[in-house]
Amino acid sequence: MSNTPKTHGGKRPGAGRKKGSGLYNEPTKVVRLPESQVPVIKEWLKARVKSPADAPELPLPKANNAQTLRPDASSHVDLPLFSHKVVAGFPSPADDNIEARLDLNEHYIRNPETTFLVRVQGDSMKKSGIHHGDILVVDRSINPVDGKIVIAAIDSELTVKRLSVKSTGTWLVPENDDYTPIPVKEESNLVIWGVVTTVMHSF
Amino acid sequence: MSNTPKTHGGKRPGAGRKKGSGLYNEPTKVVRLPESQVPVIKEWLKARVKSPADAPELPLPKANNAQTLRPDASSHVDLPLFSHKVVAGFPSPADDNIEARLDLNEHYIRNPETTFLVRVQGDSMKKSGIHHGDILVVDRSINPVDGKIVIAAIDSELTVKRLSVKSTGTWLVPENDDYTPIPVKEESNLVIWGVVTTVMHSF
DNA sequence: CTTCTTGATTATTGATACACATACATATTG
DNA sequence: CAATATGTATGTGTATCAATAATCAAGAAG
Repeated sequence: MSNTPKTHGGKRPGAGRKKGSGLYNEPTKVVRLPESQVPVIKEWLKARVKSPADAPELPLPKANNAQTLRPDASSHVDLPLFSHKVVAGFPSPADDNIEARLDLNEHYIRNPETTFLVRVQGDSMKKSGIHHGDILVVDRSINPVDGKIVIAAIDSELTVKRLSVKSTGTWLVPENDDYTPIPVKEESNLVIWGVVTTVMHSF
Repeated sequence: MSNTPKTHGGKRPGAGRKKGSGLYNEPTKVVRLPESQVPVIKEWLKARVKSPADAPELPLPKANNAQTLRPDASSHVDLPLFSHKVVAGFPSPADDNIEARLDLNEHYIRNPETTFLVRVQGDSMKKSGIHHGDILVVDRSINPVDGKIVIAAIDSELTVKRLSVKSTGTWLVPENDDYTPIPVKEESNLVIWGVVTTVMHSF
């Protein structure tokens, strides 16, 4: 039997700080860095610790062939453009290698007044890299000429297709061999909503 | 024979290594880092060695195939989501058929702290719909597991490839038949910058 | 006289040691 | 039985050390 010392606590298994309970949840190592980069790297590590890892899937609203959205240019996000020289590094907002900044809204929504978004339904434009669930940026101020990818409503059905305007007639051409081009007849009720400028595809 | 004490050289002022003749041309500091980030940071530092002023030639960073940007979520653009029922019309901000609104920045930049953008160079991922000039949204808080498309620096070269982690080994797999998968050997200096969440392609 | 060799000298660099801070488990106390 | 006290174990930042690399100029070699 052990005596009863006046000291509290004592040696026991399992005591002590748990492994991985540190700031980074992993073992650490001491390295030497150029002085000017120390704050940059510390800052980066701080940001890195914040969010663990998860990317929820986008909610996919139900609709027919497409769903539209429209910009309301009230937002602004500046994205610093880094030099290609930071080849093996990591981007940091405090980095010197920023060459330019990019705002998704500004970059892709040139004419907020005439631009809207469409969520793609179906894969009829698969070969153009437009897939189900993608979001298209559509500008209706661009002339829908031959060859452009357009959002068109034909006979009350909304689709995204490549516009083909030839002497032989006008067609809405899918880019997927499982689909056939849609002829635009005289009596067809065709409305071109606009020209697709960008496709945004999430993995 | 040669009784002369071979005292070549000798003590003299001004001798010795010059200051700033190190790898970084500046004083250094010792810091503690999470182990997993040590190679990342070392790689990064390698790429940021200063240009030779009067110093001998330094290893120049190789050309890369991507350019990076980083978000700075200061912007906000609400994009009204229209119902697919507005089939034959065009969307209007005042329209009743708005179902939801979408901001490009908010929608695609979930974690501004850990997200950056990369402008793609080359067509090695053509079959995944990633083309030269496209902009990728990259989140480094997402775990780079098997099958993810990642931005990786391997031996100081930046690439976008699909990550393949099998029992047989790790590969960086291009999605273009003109390219061959890159084996990641034990001695390879692989750094995963982050996981590609979205590709934005303009027509 | 010119060029090369070589030791002396000093900064760099990675590794290690150490002190302190933090987290945890449980005996002791009330 | 709950709250507290105390010892133990690990994390974190800084100091220190030894090996390496860079540089200079005195001698040696030609």
